[in-house]
Amino acid sequence: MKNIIQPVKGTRDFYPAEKAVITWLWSTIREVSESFGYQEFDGPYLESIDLYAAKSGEELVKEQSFVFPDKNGNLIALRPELTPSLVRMIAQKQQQLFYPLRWWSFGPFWRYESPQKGRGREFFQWNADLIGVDSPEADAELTALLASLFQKVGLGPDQVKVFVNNRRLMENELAELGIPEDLQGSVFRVIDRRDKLNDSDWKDYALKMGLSESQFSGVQALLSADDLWKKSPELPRFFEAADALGVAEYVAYSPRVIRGLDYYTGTVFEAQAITSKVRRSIAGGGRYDNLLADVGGQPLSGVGFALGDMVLSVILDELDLLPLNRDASPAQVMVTVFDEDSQLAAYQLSAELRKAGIPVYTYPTPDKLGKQFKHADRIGARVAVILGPDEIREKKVAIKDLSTREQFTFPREDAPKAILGLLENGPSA
RNA sequence: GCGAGCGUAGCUCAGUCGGUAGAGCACCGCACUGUGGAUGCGGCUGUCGCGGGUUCAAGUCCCGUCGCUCGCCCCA
Repeated sequence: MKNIIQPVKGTRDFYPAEKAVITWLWSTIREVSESFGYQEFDGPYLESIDLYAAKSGEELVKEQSFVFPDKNGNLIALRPELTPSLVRMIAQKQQQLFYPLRWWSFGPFWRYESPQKGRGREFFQWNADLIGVDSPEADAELTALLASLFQKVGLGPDQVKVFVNNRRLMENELAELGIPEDLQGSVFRVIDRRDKLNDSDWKDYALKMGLSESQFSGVQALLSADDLWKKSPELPRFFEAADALGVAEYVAYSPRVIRGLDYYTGTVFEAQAITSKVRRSIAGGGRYDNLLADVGGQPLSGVGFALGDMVLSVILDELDLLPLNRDASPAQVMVTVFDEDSQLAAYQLSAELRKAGIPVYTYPTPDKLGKQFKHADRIGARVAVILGPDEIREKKVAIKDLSTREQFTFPREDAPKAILGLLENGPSA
């Protein structure tokens, strides 16, 4: 036990119960994405470090990426985010693709950070992007897509919210306060920290970043201006569209949302749990106008978001919204093995049932029936099939409903139909 | 990178003032040789994270180290 090599820090082992959760999440995401007409795509997990040097935040590349040299000495990164790969893929075929693109992806990402609740070094992300439409309505569609996942997994608008803001709006407001353009980035960081520091620490931080007293109180006022969105040419249209898309309950304006990544240029949004103890954001996204041009493509506007699996899982777990029976066998039918002589007959019957389209778990050894039934309970089977000497002699099989403990005998050829009947009627898993 | 807490049976944990290691659950067996979730009885399980030190004696105290967890930072 002590000699087992430790797993790599920040990685997770997906035992069947955990794998079932990620598979469920993936397929739910697929359903929601496809319901909006988005196509699945993926990029490579390995990328040249140069791809990220171009535009991702400094910190993300320098501090938080897994980087190693290949045999030629080129620096390769395990992808810490998807957007640069997406942009590269589009730029490579920019003339061949037809727009708008509605693409989604789900896959692993790596960041070298210290693991804690809701954060690891290897995690999954859902990415969705709408490329080639520059409108508040397109922004609203992305938040609607995000909200639809929340709806689908059982998270209501009283539990999660998508907070929305607009960078251009904020830039204008800061300019009106007399804050020079080269200070805006710093002020965005000040805003980003509002909820993390207490009042006086926050003020100290703001002044240290170069704000004057009057500019500081101006920023302070901005952050409680809950109807600031009305001054934006885009946000009123955004909220009307969100309303039309049926997700008005899920979206809310927040002047405090600003997003860390440098490449956002317009509307930005961030999904947060309202009730959870975990204050980390579930998903974040926004509009980027310059990414394609930055990598040498024609200018093309896009909007997208990323959602991490770890924070979402924590929240779903807290609210008891993860799928049940995560550890059950995918087969709901278990064929017992009565004794050594009839073992192969049990195998044969199993094969017949599978041919009829029924997933079957065959008990591996001729143990006492009691033990086999107990095992059937443990693997989550709902039906047990018994083929003993009596049944074999009469060309019958006994079929037992494990939840009601009722048992019936059927002619062998009727067994598949009888089992399917039981599975249909019984309580759903 | 910084700070705090925790490492004892497969799991969750107890272990007093330093005195030779415990409980519940799980598992196995029996009661019960063609029938499971209950009950009773019996059984199995330990590098007390690792290394050093103090001591007649260390799970317990000290030092170091590794690991995990939770925060800070940053972000999904």
